[in-house]
Amino acid sequence: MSPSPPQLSPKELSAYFAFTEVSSLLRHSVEKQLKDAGQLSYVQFQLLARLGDAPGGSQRMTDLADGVVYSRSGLTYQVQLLEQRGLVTRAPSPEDERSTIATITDDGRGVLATVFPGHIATVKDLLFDSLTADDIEGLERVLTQVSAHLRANPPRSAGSRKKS
Amino acid sequence: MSPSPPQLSPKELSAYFAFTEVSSLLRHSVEKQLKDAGQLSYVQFQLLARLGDAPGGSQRMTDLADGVVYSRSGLTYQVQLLEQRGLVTRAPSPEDERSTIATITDDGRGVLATVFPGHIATVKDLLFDSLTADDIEGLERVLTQVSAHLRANPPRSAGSRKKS
DNA sequence: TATTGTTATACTCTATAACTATA
DNA sequence: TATAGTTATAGAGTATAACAATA
Repeated sequence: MSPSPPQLSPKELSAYFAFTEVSSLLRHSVEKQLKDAGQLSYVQFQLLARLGDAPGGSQRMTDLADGVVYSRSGLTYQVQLLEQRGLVTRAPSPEDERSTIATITDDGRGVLATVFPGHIATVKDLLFDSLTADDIEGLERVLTQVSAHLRANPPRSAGSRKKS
Repeated sequence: MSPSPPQLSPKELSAYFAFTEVSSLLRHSVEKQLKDAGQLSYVQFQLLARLGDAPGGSQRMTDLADGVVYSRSGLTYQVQLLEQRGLVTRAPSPEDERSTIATITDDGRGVLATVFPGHIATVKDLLFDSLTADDIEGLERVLTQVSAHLRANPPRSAGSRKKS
């Protein structure tokens, strides 16, 4: 289980600390903005945004769950909340009756439109304001690569069904 | 309240998406590791790590709360859990009787030592494994700058106590 | 009066396991 | 049998407001 403890270089350590700090503060501010502007939790916003981008404003529950890295019960819960507010509808898939298709409503798009400008402004202010165009390009390149790396190496023991 | 909605360039948008994705997946994996290896929540780990680094292994509650971006009640809750497990002690400050000083115990350092290698390994695997030394250096520089920017511009309405 | 910290409380979120139904 | 989703439940975490004690 613990062969030989790897180390982080000073740069890596510093980068990691900075990353966690930026992540935490940015998340905090974004959540506050979403709640203030549209009564949305971060997850709900992500779900609406994904549905808004999807063709027809629809996606299968499972696909939604994959995108947001959620347990399916958690997704059901959040989508229920959105449905109660009339921002989303649910219906069984015509192709596969086991599947549920979630679809964003006009009201849902309305909330999204209400929330979006402030969301963008927050991100721009907090994340990009102090950076040059080159910095941003580099950040984009590196983070995209890490993201791909993470998607390629999903957490080994995280989603395991049975095991022990 | 909505003067002129700013926009994100394609690069910025892509960087932001990648950032949130990396942040979410990394956090997920780290939390799982900390829980598996030492029964620690992420916040508890942060608290122990800060105390472990602090001179004498001690810090005031308020200073701890500042570092972790927490409500003070939330901090009290987490420190209570750590104290119940004997990983931390609390005592009133000699200088200012209003203050409480939290101090990490030997057991606390033990848990920290148990958890640390796996924590480092997780971060290295997930965050740095796919990057070159130059990438890491650039990432460190940019994120450190953003972090400083965020610290300089604290969320306006977030932590305000008394207000008007 | 202002600051430090705790408590009481209420709420949100999340995951696990059991369950239904379709394939 | 395997997959998609829901439900029931239980627990962890968080914030707000009221409170006590000290400065």
